[in-house]
Amino acid sequence: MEFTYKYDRPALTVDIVVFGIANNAPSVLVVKRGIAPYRNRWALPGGFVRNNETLEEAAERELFEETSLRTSHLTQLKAFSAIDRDPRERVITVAFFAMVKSTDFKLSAGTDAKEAKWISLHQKKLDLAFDHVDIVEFSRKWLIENLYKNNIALKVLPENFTLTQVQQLYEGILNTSIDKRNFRKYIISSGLIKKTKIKLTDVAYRSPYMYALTERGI
Amino acid sequence: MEFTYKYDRPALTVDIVVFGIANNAPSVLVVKRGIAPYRNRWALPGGFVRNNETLEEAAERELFEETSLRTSHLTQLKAFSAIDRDPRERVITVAFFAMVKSTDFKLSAGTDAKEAKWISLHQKKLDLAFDHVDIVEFSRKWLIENLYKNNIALKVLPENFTLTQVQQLYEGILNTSIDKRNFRKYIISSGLIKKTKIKLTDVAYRSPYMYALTERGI
DNA sequence: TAAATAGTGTCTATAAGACACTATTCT
DNA sequence: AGAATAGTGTCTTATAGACACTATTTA
Repeated sequence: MEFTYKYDRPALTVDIVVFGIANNAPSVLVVKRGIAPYRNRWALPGGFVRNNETLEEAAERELFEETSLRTSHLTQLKAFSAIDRDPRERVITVAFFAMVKSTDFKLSAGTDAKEAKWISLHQKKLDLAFDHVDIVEFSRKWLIENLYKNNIALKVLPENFTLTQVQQLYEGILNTSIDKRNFRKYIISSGLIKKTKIKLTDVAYRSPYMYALTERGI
Repeated sequence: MEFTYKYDRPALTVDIVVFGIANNAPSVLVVKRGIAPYRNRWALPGGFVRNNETLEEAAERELFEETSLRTSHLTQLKAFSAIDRDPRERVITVAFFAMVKSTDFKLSAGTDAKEAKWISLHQKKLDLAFDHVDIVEFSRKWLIENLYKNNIALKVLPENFTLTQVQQLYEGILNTSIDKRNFRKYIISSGLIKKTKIKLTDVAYRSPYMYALTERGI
């Protein structure tokens, strides 16, 4: 299908900041670009929006095409529209934040996904294509600001988890240490997680109880 | 300039939810459409994004073209991308929130602006073109959620104002009544406004002191 | 029994909210 | 004097944060 427009129009893409736990640290997924511009450079997964899909659908599709990851937890962050952000032509992008569970990571399983890697959320001096460094930085700040407001980070946890895991997740995102007693009071009274009867075994110390998300926490 | 694209692409617009005080109530500005679709229906000011401007620049330009209003307080809210939101073709829009001071309202001054009117923020059963009812509703919720977080509403106040005016602004947005003593304690301790030596005179009651935004409040 | 982490309670400081009267200005 | 709004303080409750020891499991 070819269309002709009277005025030149910005093209529209989506880019996805995939947030997950990798190497025990909060991380963002980047893929190696196979085509110009920025060929062989690392970039956020993303691509052009098609005419028959919403932005959210485009984000889910691009994420799956480029990383084989599925998520149902997408949040629209912001549109980035600097005029020279793409060297080819005028491209405006809408950035999304996606949470994927650690247990869904199958990046190295022989799929048709591109080469991909996780980078730490707090890594300095990122080198990414386009304005993706700005997008990641915006996401990092957004996540920190919204961590306690909507407990969005809980969605990266596996089905069952210990309170220590949750605390380490929060500490990793905020890049601080948190008092154990205060944190447990807070997270339990939030109503977003509930104690199960399962204990984590085969550890060389007192077995901790495992928790799960409540209905409200999902 | 005519361009041909290999794939059909969504067009991109901006729409602006202009927020201000009209008839003593928090209100949103709508303009009457002069062309199809939705000719002669009320709609948010907005239009297509050009290739040589950012989204923010497009929003400022469209707002001025359609209402003669200038603002420097634009906030990007969200992109709306429902597939059938425009009957002509596929159009994705980025919604902005703009604050204008009551004293800048010059809608009826014989400009080349379109016919425009203010509608109350809380008006039910709005009848607007496209999905603009959804956009206004999203903005209303956003404003209520963020009112105390960033005190964004203060920017619609004139240069000097009384505490009662501020309280009425907050009450109008939240659609509730607020205790006078508690509100004054809060707003004064916020550091965003400061007392001036000016008193409002020519009122048939005790003259109130006027306040102004501090540097931080601007 | 040593090592490692799990699990638990109190006190303090701050913020938010309920609540009512006196002061001033003008007519 | 009456009408209308300005302006002011205390008490209560809830929330956030500082802070340290005992319990359990395994090697």
